[in-house]
Amino acid sequence: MNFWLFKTEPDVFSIEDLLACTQKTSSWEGVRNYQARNYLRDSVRIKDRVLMYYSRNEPSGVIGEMEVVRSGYPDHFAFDESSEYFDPKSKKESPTWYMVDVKYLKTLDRMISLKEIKSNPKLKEMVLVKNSRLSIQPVTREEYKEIIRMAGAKTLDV
DNA sequence: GCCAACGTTGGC
DNA sequence: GCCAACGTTGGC
Repeated sequence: MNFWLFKTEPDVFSIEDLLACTQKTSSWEGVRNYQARNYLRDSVRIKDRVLMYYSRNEPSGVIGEMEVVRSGYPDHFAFDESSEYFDPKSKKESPTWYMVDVKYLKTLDRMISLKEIKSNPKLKEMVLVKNSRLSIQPVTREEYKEIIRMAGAKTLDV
């Protein structure tokens, strides 16, 4: 099992939006960065655990947990001219962009802010701290558990 | 809303 | 293949 952090702007897609989806499951479309695409296409697998992170939020931080329920497949929004994620460079026969499906697991008892993450020495190697731009990023098991612990969870199931 | 940091594009 | 110009992300 691998661990990840996915960024979203809550104005665009929030954890409440995910909860409102059928089976609390949604595609995670619109990633338009090659490094993030490579993770989605090649490395994100079913059963992987994902921290949902709110960017451009007050405060920014980790809001909840998700589980991957479908591994990488072509992001068909890139083919749809009416979509904000349309990309004429991506062709159906050789898709440029990929997405996965995620399912809601839980909302943290309290949000773990970026400020707290930055001030925790155990988290100083996180990609989030080192490269703030990447929207799909790997997290170690230890980092994942530390953030869940900071939110006050008494037991950890990972 | 500003703007630094980063990523992409395209002329040469 | 370099790199200037441009576009985007995201913290603040």
